[in-house]
Amino acid sequence: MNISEAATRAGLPPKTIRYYEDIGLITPDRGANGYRSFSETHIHKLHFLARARGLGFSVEDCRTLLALYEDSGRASADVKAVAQEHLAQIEAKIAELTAMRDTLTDLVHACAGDHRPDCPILKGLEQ
Amino acid sequence: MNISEAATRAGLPPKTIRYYEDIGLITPDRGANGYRSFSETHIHKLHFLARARGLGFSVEDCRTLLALYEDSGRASADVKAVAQEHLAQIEAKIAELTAMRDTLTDLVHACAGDHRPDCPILKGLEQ
DNA sequence: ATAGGGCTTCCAGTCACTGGAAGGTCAAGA
DNA sequence: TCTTGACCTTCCAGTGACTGGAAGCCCTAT
Repeated sequence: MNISEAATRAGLPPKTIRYYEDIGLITPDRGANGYRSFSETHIHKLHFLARARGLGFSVEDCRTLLALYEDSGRASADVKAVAQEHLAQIEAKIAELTAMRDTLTDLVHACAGDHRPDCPILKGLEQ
Repeated sequence: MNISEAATRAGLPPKTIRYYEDIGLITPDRGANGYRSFSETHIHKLHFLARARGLGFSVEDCRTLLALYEDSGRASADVKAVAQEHLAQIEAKIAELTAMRDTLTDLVHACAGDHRPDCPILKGLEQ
């Protein structure tokens, strides 16, 4: 299967698949014409990558997870450790964004939003 | 005042201040020796930028906000529009991260995290 | 005179793609 | 057979907002 079909099946843009090959995440076969050729196994891996990236794992985390995925002798503790670390980062990010949202919401509510120059948002940014 | 003191006062790294000058966000004076020289007005602007960046505004938003900040004839509606647009993006990001967190939390809770290879996290990524 | 710290510029790297150019390949229709 | 258009290839550059580091000038204190 050529790259565009693989892309459709995996839910990733062709460019991204080429990029993943570049950085060694996946190694499709090659036809006589130089075209990449994807097997069902490749599709599974790409789909796995798409899901992991969709959950916010870094590409390096994906590399680790993919290696664990392929290692039938893995310990689930290793997978869990990666996921928990990532979860902690997501929660930190949510907390950061929530604080921003709360501050911004207050400022936006305080601002008349009319033609006059007086603006609590700018005052809030000035502090 | 030299850049390192300005950096301390504004709460930004010197490198970041140089970068802001590079992209035209701020234009400090220059001493005879070529050193940047910051006035209180510059410090105010830098502080404003630090706050705005801290609330997650993009550098381009900061450029707009700074222009409004300096324009005594501004309409507060213009400021509010920028803030509301940004707020909407933050809320979208929070929603996205929350969905990731919920999925990841479920997977992590389902995983024994022991020496055995069986792993619901990997299964969840495989789908 | 020298040592150190601070300042300057410029270049490269980060992360994960994404756009675009230049050119080779393939299948279908005239 | 030729052409057209869609597909494929590689390579280079750009994104955002810095950040690290190198090479070299400047200032102050000893």
